[in-house]
Amino acid sequence: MKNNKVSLAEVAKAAGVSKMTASRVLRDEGGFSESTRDKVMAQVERLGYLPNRLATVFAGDKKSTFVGVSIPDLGNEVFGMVLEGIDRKLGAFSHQSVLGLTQHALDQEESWIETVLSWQPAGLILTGRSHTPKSLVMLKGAGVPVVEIWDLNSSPIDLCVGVNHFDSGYDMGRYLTGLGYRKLGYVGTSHDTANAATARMNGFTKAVQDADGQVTRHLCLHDVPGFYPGYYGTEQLLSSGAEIEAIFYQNDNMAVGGIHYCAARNLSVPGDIAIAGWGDLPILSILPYRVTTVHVSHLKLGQVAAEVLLASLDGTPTQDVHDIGFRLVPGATTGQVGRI
Amino acid sequence: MKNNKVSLAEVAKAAGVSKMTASRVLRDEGGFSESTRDKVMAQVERLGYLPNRLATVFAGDKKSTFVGVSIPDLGNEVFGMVLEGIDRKLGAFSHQSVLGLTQHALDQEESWIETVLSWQPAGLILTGRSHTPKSLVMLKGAGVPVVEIWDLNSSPIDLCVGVNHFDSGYDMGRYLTGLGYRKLGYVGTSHDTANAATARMNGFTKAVQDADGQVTRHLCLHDVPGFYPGYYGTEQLLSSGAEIEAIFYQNDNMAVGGIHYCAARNLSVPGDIAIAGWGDLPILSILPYRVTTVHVSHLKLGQVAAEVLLASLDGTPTQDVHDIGFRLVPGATTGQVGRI
DNA sequence: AGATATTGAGTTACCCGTAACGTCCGCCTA
DNA sequence: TAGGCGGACGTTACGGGTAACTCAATATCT
Repeated sequence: MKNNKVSLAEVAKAAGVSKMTASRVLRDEGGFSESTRDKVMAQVERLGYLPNRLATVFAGDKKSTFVGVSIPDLGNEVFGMVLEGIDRKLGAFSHQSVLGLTQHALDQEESWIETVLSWQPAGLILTGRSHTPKSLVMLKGAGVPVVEIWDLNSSPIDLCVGVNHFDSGYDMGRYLTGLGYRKLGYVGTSHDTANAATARMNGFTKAVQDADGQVTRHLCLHDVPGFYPGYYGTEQLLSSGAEIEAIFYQNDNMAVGGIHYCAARNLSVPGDIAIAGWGDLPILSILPYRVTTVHVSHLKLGQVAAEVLLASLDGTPTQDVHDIGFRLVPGATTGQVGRI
Repeated sequence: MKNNKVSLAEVAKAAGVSKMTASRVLRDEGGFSESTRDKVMAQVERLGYLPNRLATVFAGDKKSTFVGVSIPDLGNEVFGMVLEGIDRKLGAFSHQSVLGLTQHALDQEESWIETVLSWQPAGLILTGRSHTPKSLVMLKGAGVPVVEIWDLNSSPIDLCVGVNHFDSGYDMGRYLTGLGYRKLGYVGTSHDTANAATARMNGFTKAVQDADGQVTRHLCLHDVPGFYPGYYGTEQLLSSGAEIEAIFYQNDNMAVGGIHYCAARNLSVPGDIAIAGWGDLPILSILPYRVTTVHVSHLKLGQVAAEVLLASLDGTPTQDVHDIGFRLVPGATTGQVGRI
């Protein structure tokens, strides 16, 4: 457990050359003979030398190949897929993700930002568009690219890759009202991703109001947007007395919960209640029919975020804001009103 | 984008003290007066000084606070929860996860290990017990604690935190045969987590054979263990001609796929086919009844892995192998044979 | 042959903190 | 008043690499 790390100096001495020459060989910088290379490489092999990249960053006053990635949580596949997209892309370009789980708390994000910046990262990828004032100061002074993901943000700190959540909600509202529904429900949580989910809800509400319909909302307090909240959220919404023809859920997990509630109560979908989700999550594949939802490629979102960051590091100019887009997927869980 | 980083020397100069004094103040090491502290802190504030931890590691010939964490994938919640457990615990002790997605490939793990070691991590957490020979050499020579997770490994490289997958499969086999089933099926994938899932299957098979029963296996080739493979894997197993009374699945996602297949074919569960899964995954909460499964706390597994690593860094002696344990959860999807 | 490139390798300084040690000065004690 | 002592701060020397420069030996050209 001793620090028996082999240093470049030791390799050089063993090979009978100077540190600098060994350094040149290892970086394949040129300016050395074949025989020197062989001598050095032989010692590298023999001693099991592993370079110390901290020293390299330090020496060159360079950036590291770390990228700080803040993610709210990994409790469902959503941000797992985003992170997978990020890390796969970064890995392909020899960069590493340094993770920060913020648990949806801005002050946790702040202290994580401070720590991660002290390691001289090459860049940062942050989920969400809200940050504490101190975070903003640090981020702006850091001198490294910052990509804000998930929410589309027309005036990002630096760069932004995301989805227009408001529009996706609006489109769903227009779709459902287009099918004839006017008495709509919305079931979500008051939990998190708050900005994005709230934007969807607002977009949805706007579209429905534009079509002279109305939306009854039910937010499950302090809960993660999973199956169970979807189940009992539906129960509570329907037993609130409001007349509801169709429900838009915060995400597909909740929508599946709603579908199961309807099945348990012998409510036909979409005959009695039409159901729409969001995200096109893997869960939907358990059902033998398509659920109306909004498709978003979480993996791609992560990949593009990493690409944009790498491009910025590379000096390649790119647009500041990247809209990943979404696609409304009509399914069997919503139908024409009056035709079952 | 220039390197306008403020150094300790600049802070010190601005405050009219030496670097060393400023350093002492910042580390609250003592040996300075109140007025000196105030002068220094005022400049820290004014200049927005952020320490450079690279230099700190470097100066003290210390370890960093990075912990390399290799994870096969984040496509489902399983490893997402494990990673969440790890990162939350590490974060609470001021350490950071440097992620490595291996995509179940040992050579990817190898090159990631090489890279991450070059950053002088405090330790490593690796999923799985198989590593390439070169990986083993590097890990043993690294001089940092290494925790292998997921599979229980009686002779780990250094430390191990996991579940006894064989035993959990064996227990399920004994449970099902105890209920009277003798014609068993197993549905899994040939994909990954291979070691662990295979161990479960082997344990299951052993228990069934010990009870004079038999197991018909069906492995879906090259597929992730999700709902859909569970669905069609069940179809293929049942249409293979083998008589099957009960099926044990690689995990709950696949088991839910199997349940949906049975529902689609009007097969009663457990009347016609009993079903058992593994993992006690969130998906199960969509069903209004309990599914027979094996409960494993993925979050806890991650937390314990991080704790063990931190304890090792701390010099606190711990046992080398930690068994997280599992708990067979009887549910409504398996019943007494002959009684529906 | 002498002048000028080219190649191969060594020297020095530096990156930014910190450990270890050194210095100065005021205060207390005998 | 000399001597001892400790608090407050400064100086120096790293640590593992790299940029920039220097220098010697060989190759090339006129």
